[in-house]
Amino acid sequence: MGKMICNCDSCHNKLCARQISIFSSLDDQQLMRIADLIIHKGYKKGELLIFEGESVNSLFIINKGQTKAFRNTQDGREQILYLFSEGDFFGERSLLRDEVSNYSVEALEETHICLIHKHDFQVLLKEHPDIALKIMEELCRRLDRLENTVETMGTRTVEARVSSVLLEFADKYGKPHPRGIMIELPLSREGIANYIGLTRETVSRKMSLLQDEGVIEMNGNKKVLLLDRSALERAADRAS
Amino acid sequence: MGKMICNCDSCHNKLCARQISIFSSLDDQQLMRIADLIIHKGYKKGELLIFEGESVNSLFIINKGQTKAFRNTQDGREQILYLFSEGDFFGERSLLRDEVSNYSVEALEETHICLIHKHDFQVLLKEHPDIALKIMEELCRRLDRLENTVETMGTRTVEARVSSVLLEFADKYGKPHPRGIMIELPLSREGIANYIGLTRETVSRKMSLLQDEGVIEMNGNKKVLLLDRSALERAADRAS
DNA sequence: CCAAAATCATGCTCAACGTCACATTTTTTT
DNA sequence: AAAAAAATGTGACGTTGAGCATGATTTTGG
Repeated sequence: MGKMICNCDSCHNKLCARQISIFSSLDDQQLMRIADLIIHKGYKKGELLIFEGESVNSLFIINKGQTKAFRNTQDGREQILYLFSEGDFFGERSLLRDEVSNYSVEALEETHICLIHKHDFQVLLKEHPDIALKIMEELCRRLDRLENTVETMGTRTVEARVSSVLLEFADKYGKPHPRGIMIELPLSREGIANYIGLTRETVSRKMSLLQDEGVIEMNGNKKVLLLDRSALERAADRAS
Repeated sequence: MGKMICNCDSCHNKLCARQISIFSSLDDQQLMRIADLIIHKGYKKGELLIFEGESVNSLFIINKGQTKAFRNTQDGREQILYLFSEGDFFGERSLLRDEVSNYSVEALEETHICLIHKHDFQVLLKEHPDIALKIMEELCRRLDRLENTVETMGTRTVEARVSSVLLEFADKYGKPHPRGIMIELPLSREGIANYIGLTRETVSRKMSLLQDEGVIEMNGNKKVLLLDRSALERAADRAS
């Protein structure tokens, strides 16, 4: 894509860098300087932003849109590791250490990215040590989530895993609704399956089951209405 | 145990803090100052150093010994998340953010610990920004490992998971041996099972299988001689 | 708004892992 | 060194999730 046009009132004028938590300790003048370093780029749904095994030379910050980070196994299956949305960053690992990416990153929808070049980023890191602390916080959050994922995949029933992921989505993407919480799913059934290490069919079956139990209500393929959150929480705690 | 006596030539004199990678950017004088902040403590096999759900007020650095970090599920199962050995640290998360621990940490053998109090650690972090970078590096290594674990648990056959863990142990604990690599296992079969989300019996069976195939040779319960590393690598790559 | 393509639901079958039981071996304790 | 405790190996069996096939539904693109 390369030559996407971001209608960037939201960037230079409103200082998009401010929305990003890792820069939250900086004042407006400092943010302005950072804004000058930023390159904007757009990606269409399905485009790859980062290729597994290749080196990365910028920090990617999502201005708008969503991406998934995943790995491919030989037999064509994929394991999704992270879902990134507005305000999230990625690519940091290759900048801190000099290594190729562990995973590919793909746009799940039209996505606008702010890029900071490796060199600029490292200068920033030296000038503003607080940024390192913020990044550390975010890394810790990711560790938390992965630890949860490992526990879930290691000790919980399949129904519990599906329930967990629905709860995660409810918290992250859910919006209030007269009869519960309306969730706009960021992934297809197959995507969900690849996120929690199951097959498409199993996810379908377990979601149908939850619907039969009156816990959720499916609305087309991309929307789920969560009717009974506490029932879902109980289901998510069930050990195998 | 509390009143353990560390015969600490290895500490003040030889500057045990130097062995620890997060302090590697400091000079001897700075290390001396840190050494003064350190409190030594010993734990017997089976003792808990950190309790899941409780707050932690020190950084733990292993001087000698090994620990496992794990979570308990309601039904008494446990999921092991990390194995820590000499030079590794833990408890950092509760110091960076103000949260209770996500996991318990238990000594797998007699273990000697260097403790740095929360307050002292935060002062150090301010004085020496390089420490933050080192910690960040270590957090990234943990993310790498957890990402691998998630991929393995999500997409690989059970035999591949067992093979993976044996390879991990070979790299970390293996010693050269005339006929291959001798591995001193840090965990029992049940421990291994809890590390990769399987049952004791399944681990037993798969290891017996690997032995029948001539890939490994079991020597008592705690020793495994790896005879054919490349066969094990091939097995570890097998998708489900 | 319609047609084509993609996604999803669901029934059936099979292999595999978990569970339970028990014998055996290894390790620890006294 | 003997006894007790813990860990391990292994068989039988049931459950369940994966694989495959097919029809239905939803989404997409013109």
